[in-house]
Amino acid sequence: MASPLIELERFLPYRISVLANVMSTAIAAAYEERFGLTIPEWRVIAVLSRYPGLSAREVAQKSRMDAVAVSRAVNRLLRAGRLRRAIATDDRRRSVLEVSDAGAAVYREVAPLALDFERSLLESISSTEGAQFERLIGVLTERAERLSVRLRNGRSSPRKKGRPTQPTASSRPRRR
Amino acid sequence: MASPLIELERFLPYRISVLANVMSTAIAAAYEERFGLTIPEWRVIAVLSRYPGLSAREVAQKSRMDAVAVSRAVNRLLRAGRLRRAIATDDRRRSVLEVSDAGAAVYREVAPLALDFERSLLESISSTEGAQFERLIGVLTERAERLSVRLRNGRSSPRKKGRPTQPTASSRPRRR
DNA sequence: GGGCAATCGTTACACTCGCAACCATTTCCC
DNA sequence: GGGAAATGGTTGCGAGTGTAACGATTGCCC
Repeated sequence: MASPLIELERFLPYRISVLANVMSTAIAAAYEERFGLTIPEWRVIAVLSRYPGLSAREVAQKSRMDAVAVSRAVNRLLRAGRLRRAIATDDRRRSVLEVSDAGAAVYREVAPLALDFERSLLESISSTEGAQFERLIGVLTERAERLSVRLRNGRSSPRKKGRPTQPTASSRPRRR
Repeated sequence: MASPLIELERFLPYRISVLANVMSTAIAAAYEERFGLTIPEWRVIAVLSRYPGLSAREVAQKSRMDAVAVSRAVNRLLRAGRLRRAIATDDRRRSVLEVSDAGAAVYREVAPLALDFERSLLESISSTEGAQFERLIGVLTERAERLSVRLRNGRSSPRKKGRPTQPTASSRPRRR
């Protein structure tokens, strides 16, 4: 049987990854240089500007970030005086986060840049296409998530034995 | 003036980045575990299967990878016996790369998985939408690339002085 | 022909990232 | 009430990544 050839340049996941990379690099350039913000930091600020008072975990969920990434971003922002952190009185494990004035100032400068960028991007296509595109992103993301689980567990063939759903990462051979 | 609020969940670059992340994680799961392949290694194999004899630099261009990433991936693949490397006789700086039999075997196993994944993804939308989607990716990528350059140089206002195009990264404050 | 700039590839370094392990606190349940 | 399990958050660690610096080779040009 002839082995199918992948044309990387046409392979959908590859193209998406290139697009994502170009986009985030472009935007990051706009705030990284001027404010010393990393992408996770920027995401945290964006989420907390919109939803003040969230806990770290809630920020992680809203931004789809890893809890660790959030923790580190929050700590850097705190050190930089761009965030305030309190402890929830009803549950002293939870933190209550808010942007400080300095953080709000950063947001006021960066947000328009980001939105401008998005607007400029969308100018290259019609608004119908834009809506269509966003819809498809949603559909594909959802689909990819479902497939992801299936792939991790060993594709179409159901697991032969009752192995729990996750290969427990520790069993995965760590590289070199 | 009211500062515009970004709804991260709707922000296009963010959504693309999520999609890209979900996709590559899903596919990586399919070969990472079984073959100990990293994403860069897989890309190198894919490109060289399609275009045998390229140099490292050419692989980097075709796959949009960093030259360093290619160098490292190539070296790991060489150590694993999945690649052959010769030196171009006409230019002894250039390498001439080819997948070995072992590399080809990996490719024959992984490529169908990757293509299956792509197919499954596309099954969630109509073929018209798929074509549309791919076209839009192309348009947006190109656009983002152009905007990227503009952003790096300081937005709409043309540089006041004849500063060279790149802010020489070294001037960028290294974190901590 | 000889020096200088450009190019290919690698290495050093500083940083990021995510998982697992961990501590503190809270909830569950007997 | 008191231990076990769950949850929020942080830290340690192994590994990945990009930038800059580097050695080797080649091309340019006087």
